[in-house]
Amino acid sequence: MGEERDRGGRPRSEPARAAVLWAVDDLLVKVGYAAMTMKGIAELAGVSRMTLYRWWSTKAEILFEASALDAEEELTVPPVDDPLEDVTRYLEALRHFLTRSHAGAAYRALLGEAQHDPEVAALLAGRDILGDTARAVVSRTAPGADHDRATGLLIGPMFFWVLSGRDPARLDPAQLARSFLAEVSPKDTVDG
Amino acid sequence: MGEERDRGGRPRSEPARAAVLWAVDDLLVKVGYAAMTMKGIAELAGVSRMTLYRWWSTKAEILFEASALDAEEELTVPPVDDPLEDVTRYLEALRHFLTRSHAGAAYRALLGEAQHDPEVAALLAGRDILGDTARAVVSRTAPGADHDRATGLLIGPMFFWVLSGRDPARLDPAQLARSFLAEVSPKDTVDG
Amino acid sequence: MGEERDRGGRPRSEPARAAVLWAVDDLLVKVGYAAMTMKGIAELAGVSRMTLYRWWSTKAEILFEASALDAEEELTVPPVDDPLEDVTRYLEALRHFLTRSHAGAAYRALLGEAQHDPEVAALLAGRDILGDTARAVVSRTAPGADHDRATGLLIGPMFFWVLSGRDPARLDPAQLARSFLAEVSPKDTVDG
Amino acid sequence: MGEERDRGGRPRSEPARAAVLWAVDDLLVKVGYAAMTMKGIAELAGVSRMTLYRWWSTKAEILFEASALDAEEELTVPPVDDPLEDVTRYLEALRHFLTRSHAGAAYRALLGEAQHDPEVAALLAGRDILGDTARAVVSRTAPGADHDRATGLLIGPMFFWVLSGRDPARLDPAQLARSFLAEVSPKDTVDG
DNA sequence: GCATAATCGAGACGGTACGTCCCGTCTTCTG
DNA sequence: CAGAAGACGGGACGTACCGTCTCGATTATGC
Repeated sequence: MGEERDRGGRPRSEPARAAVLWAVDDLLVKVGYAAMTMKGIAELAGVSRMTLYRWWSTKAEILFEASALDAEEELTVPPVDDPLEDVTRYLEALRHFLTRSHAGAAYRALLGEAQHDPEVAALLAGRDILGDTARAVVSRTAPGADHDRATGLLIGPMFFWVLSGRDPARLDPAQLARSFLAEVSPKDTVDG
Repeated sequence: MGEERDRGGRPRSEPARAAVLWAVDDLLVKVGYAAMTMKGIAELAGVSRMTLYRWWSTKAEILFEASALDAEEELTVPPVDDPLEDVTRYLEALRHFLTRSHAGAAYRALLGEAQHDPEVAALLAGRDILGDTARAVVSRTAPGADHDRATGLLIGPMFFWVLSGRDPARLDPAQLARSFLAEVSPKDTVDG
Repeated sequence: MGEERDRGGRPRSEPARAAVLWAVDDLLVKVGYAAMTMKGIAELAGVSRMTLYRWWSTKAEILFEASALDAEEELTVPPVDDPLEDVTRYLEALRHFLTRSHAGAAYRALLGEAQHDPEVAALLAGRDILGDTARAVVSRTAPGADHDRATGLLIGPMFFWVLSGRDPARLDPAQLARSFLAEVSPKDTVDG
Repeated sequence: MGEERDRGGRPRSEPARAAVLWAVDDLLVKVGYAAMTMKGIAELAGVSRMTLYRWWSTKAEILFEASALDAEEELTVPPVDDPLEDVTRYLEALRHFLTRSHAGAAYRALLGEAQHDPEVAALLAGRDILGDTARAVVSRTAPGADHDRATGLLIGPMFFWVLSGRDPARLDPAQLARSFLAEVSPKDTVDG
């Protein structure tokens, strides 16, 4: 099995792990990513710095572990018969994720860091949360479309709008959903 | 006039200013944004740290001043009669900007920082380089379209693709241009 | 003839010089010698730093110029017929100078600095205020005594007591005066 | 016991402490007190600046810790039957201390600083090296005399002579010792 | 039950950037 | 040409966090 062989010794403290993940989420909201330090996380979690470094290399890793599950859950929408409804709900979930959720704030911080830190970029590349959840929607609503192109069209406008600091209220998920479906429907592909 | 009244004293050193802007660009390429420090910039520019802090607050400000002009120039494409050609050229310029140019690397770094630093976000909001250059293209190729929506559709897919760390080679500017034009052309609005 | 030949041009500003000397004295009392800076002196005097450096090298020089005259005056006691009275008055003046006067505070600061700064030591050596004023008293009250030895016996105890931070109230000038006179009187020299 | 309770954590590094004390002594001799900086001490000792600040507040504190023991030792003279010899030897030790020894240079620097820095003054007041060593001599050679007055007479002349920058060669310890003994002997107290 | 072994907390360590302050010099304009 | 204003390169300040390193204490397993 993939399990680590237990070679004796004191086992890892689960309370400590949980306290760290909670602390990192709390600090992200309260002081922001930049002001969040390994020292601060350790103190808030009531854990020694040594323990942090034993299990994680950087605050990015901790934050990723703390938010990835939540992110995946928040971006997974249950299938709906009506494609327009399906896509709209995904885009609404995406907007909420990027603008209101803790997990989304973590994702934005990490993606921001990834722009100038290759290690963080590799970390994010290892689990493509946006791509995976979008893929599910695309499979249901545009099964024949090119996945890369469809993913870009689905996520791109919303992603750009929010990440570039524009007002999310001026974006209409339903309208974006219609544009997306129009584009990925077979009849629209002029050069088919 | 808007000019600052010169109230005596030694005037600002233009060589020093130029050296700093050059150094910041050089360091971004050589060591990356994260490893770029005020100390490092000062030393490379042959300038005292005090001089840096006198004119700029953060490395983000310096980098923005050093790259904004270049960015604007790189993203400004001359008008072409054929709309498809016009849009395609803009998207090619955008791809080059985001993936290959110094100014684009600076922009990505700043936009990344803006995700968790409100001051950097405000700095970028003050001069909307992507929005402004896109607006010019939209005005020429889709004069009647809603500007916000059109901008999102034009820039979004490419922006998402690159910023999320995906392979830019798998993106076809010409195809994206066609999708954009199809969407913003009046006849395609299903709910007209 | 010792005068500087006036070679034309704007003459030195006497108001500026006075303002500097006043400022240095004021700062010594208000913030202490260590916290007194050339910058602070210039600002308080309403004078440019350039002007300070044009006429003085260090704050020690300014302080010396500002306090030497006062010091000499404070330590000069008028002759009195009774030697005991004469010496007592000098020691009282010395105690007041070292513990209560502005000029004395300046002297203590400069003498302190002289312990680890040869330039300040040279500055003080150039005008031996304590030695000169003591010499006058010694000449009147112990004309035949060895001047070096007499000066040490006259000033030493008080000087040590105050400079080493001891309580000046526990020192009796009259008693010290008696000890001094007993020592420097011919009959007491055992090894005559 | 007076011992600090060891509440866990890595213990203080004795090599680091020793290196700092050595460095501070070395720098005092080589560059002087004024040019001695916390940065310079740290670098010469091969120690981080943080470690300096963790255990000492100022260079004065370090210097005091580095020299107090030596000072006490240098100023402690073994009892001798002949009082004149006893006092003379103390004054010779004092002259050597103030003019030739490392510990004495440190003492002069600190006493100088104490003239304009209350914290250094308090530091010196906490351990009265000159007073304590003089007290021992006074107890042996003038048991009945007033200690304050005797201390001033014993140390004062030499102290003044050296601290005011006069030539120490012009001072004769044996003669000073005779003066001291004559003054503190009961028969000389006129006002008994 | 008792050694072995890995964990945990605490906290000192060398290192480095931070942003500020003052230094002494310079370069401009004004009187 | 003195003087003010103020920018300049230099460098120390004291602080903060980095990631590493001892410590003593704790808590499991395996002989």
